[in-house]
Amino acid sequence: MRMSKMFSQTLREVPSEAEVVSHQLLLRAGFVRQLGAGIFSLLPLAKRSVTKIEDIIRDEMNAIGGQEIFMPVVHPADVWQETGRWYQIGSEMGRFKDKSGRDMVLAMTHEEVVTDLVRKEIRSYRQLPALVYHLQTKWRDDPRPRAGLIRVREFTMKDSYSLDATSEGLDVQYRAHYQAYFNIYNRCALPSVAVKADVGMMGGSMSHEFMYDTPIGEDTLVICANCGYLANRQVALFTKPAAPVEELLPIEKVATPEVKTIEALAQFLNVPASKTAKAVFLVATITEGEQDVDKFVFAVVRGDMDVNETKLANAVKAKELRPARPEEIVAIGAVPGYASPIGIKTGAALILIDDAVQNSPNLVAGANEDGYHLLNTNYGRDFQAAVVTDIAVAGEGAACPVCQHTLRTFRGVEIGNIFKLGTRYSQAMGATFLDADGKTKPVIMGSYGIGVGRLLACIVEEHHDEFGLRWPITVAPYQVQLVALTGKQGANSEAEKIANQLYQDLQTAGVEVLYDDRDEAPGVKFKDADLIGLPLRLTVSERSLKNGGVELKPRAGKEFVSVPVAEVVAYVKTEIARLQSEIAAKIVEVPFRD
RNA sequence: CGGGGCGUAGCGCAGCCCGGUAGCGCGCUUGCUUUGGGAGCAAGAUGUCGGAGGUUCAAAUCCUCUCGCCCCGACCA
Repeated sequence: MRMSKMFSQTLREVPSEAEVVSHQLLLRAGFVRQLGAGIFSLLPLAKRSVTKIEDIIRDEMNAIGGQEIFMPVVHPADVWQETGRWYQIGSEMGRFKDKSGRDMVLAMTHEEVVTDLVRKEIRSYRQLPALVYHLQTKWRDDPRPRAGLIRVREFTMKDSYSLDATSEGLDVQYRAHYQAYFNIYNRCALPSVAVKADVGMMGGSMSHEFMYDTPIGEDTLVICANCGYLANRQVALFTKPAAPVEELLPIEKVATPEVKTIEALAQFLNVPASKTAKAVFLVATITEGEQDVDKFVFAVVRGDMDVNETKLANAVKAKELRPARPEEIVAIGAVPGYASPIGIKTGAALILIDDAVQNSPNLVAGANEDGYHLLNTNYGRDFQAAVVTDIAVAGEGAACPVCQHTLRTFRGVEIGNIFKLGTRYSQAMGATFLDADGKTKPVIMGSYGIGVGRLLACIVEEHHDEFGLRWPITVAPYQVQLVALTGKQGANSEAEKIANQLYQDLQTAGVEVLYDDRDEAPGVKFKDADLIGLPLRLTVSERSLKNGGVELKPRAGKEFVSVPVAEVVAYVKTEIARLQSEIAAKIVEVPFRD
């Protein structure tokens, strides 16, 4: 590609809407342009990188038996109604009516459509296992798009769907994806970890998320440096500190004026926060039969812990969870700031107790009376609960559930996820097969996703410096930037003639070249080359020719070598092969961690 | 949806408080000079001041409404 003809321009200044580095650099280097919140166009350079990423994904999917298909972006609402997600999913789903008034859906994901295909194509266990995948646009009307390509509303996703007759078969395909995903990230030179995750609304029995470790990430992960325990904080377990063994003391009411927080309470009574009970009020939307009902949830954790809303939502099978409004809290007989399950109107609230509260004797709790707390409250004796389970969040410093070592937290961006769906969709939509035993059974499914644009953004987050992008060779839009410095003679200069010839010769040899043939000052060309960040830079100038040929400099390094003109093609090919093999060396077998 | 910020030339911004007919830097066009890390000189082009209504002799500036974008939170199948 000749830069003089390239559609995109580099920008000297950072557009003000960009805050994270990947967004800034992709805009400045002319890779992407924004159309609306969370809606982007890819310009030629980005399109080339994305194609390379997609080809790596295809390669790895094909290697585990995937067959590429292509499913539509626009779906009749019927299939979404069949699985119930038409009703379950709120404003994130794009809906419209076609010309005859039929409800239509913009694809958020393709479980419904693939399951419709499965029920049409799969008849017998002899057709299983199978794996299909596609790369297709998704529309998710996210309430808060942010950080450039990290979190968008419209994006391309690789989603694959495994089809099996047995859960053992599903396990095989699940593990195959686990390894394939690591291969994909490694081939993109992106470090990643897999963590156990919440299965959420996708349903199913097992899920892993693949995370890229970065402070701009939106997920918090919990890790044990000692044994390697790793999980999304949404589902992370931890060992609750042991409670002292004490005799149950009689309950006692004390005045605690203006003491409305755990911190203030612990200080006022001079007890550790672990000797108190914290009340949290939420309203859960729970599906009962055909109907959705709002239930008041009264959650109690020990004062030294916080409520984990994902665990809580799972414990009550909530579809949605929101903080309760003050009037709702008062309505059940609780007093904000002085609340406890003791004396709550019977049946007004679903009371959930963290197991640490169950095991901790003589806790200080609210008296449900303005200005008073109760000493020595005890679960079982003084209050009951509908559910006692783990609803506490594993924070920085908690004990590892496996080895008791101290846990640390870090932030990550989710760059892929894999789900064991089971039969949720096949059952709902009647995707069945006839098994060897003559019985009709639902197909056992898995679904596996990677967001391509987000992957691109994470690669940039990982590979850049103060001057610009630094593409790994496997995903660089071009392999080589050829810079011609032609001096005052311009097109008649020796340098330009040689650069033109090299441009031809390199392309003939299969090297991908971006040729900066513009009439610009050397400084501009060098700055742009650094900004665009191709792995190798060739410079041809009067000076370089005087010094014996053409300068070859890797973007990642500071030094260049002088290569005789006649040897440039061979030399460049060797360098490319070396860079490629460096990345190939990153591909390793990863043990499956359940 | 709650809180905060911002919409003025392609990009970055000033002007707004205190109303008087729009400016700076970069980029862009033309010419000459220059040519190894975002060149110099000269001449030029480019704005429904996000939109609508209102107040006023007069609105980028004041008032009302509205749309959009960014950040924090809620949310994230």
